Amino acid sequence: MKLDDAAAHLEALGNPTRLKIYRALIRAGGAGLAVGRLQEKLKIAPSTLSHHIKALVVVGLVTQVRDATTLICHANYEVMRELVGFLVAECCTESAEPTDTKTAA
Amino acid sequence: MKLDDAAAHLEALGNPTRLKIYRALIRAGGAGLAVGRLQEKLKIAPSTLSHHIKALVVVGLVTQVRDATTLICHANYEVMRELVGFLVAECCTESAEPTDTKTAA
DNA sequence: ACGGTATTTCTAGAATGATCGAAACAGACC
DNA sequence: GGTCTGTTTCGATCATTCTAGAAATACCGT
Repeated sequence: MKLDDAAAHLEALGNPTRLKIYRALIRAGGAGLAVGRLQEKLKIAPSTLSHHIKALVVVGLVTQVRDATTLICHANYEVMRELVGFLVAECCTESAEPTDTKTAA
Repeated sequence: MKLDDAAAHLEALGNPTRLKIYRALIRAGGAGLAVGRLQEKLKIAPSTLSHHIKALVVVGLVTQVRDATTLICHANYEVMRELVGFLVAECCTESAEPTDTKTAA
């Protein structure tokens, strides 16, 4: 994962509302959670919720599957794992000075 | 770590410039890195850099120690570990439905 | 096709953030 | 005290984000 991608993911999660959305989806497990259920749970305006979900979908942290009229949202574990992997590899270990060809800037 | 704190930390890291700053500090290891060195490395205006460093300091991801006229910045590993811990515990495991007294909202 | 539920898009306003130059401040050194 | 280097604050500008109401769209059941 590249730094800019990681930053984009972190930014997506760096909003309390979106982090709550994401956490709710994680807790929902493999079954996922419909947008409407999220709306009930989190008590935010549908348009606001849609806006935030979109932000999560764009960066790949959340995926959606249509089930009739309802849209089921799923947390994408793989992307989160990549993100955590990036943090651990590049931001938790002192010896993280890699091939410094053009990494600094 | 509470959700709002985690979101604040994620937001602080969710900016390419700040993530670069943080990563540079990690790579600098225990010795840390002076603001001026960061400025040379990242090639951004001093005022902008100061602005971003402050954001990282406020949430505790970075600490500063004065060495004469230069300010040495250090990455705070402990805070990062807590953040990663939060992500892994609350956002990576399906069975993360805790005492749901007032967690949803 | 109509009606109903689910969700998004549009639009807009307030708030916040990023950026940077100029000026101010902090501390060391002569 | 003056001066030099290092860093922050101030002030301004431009862009983005958050929020949500209203309208539009999507899809199902009849």
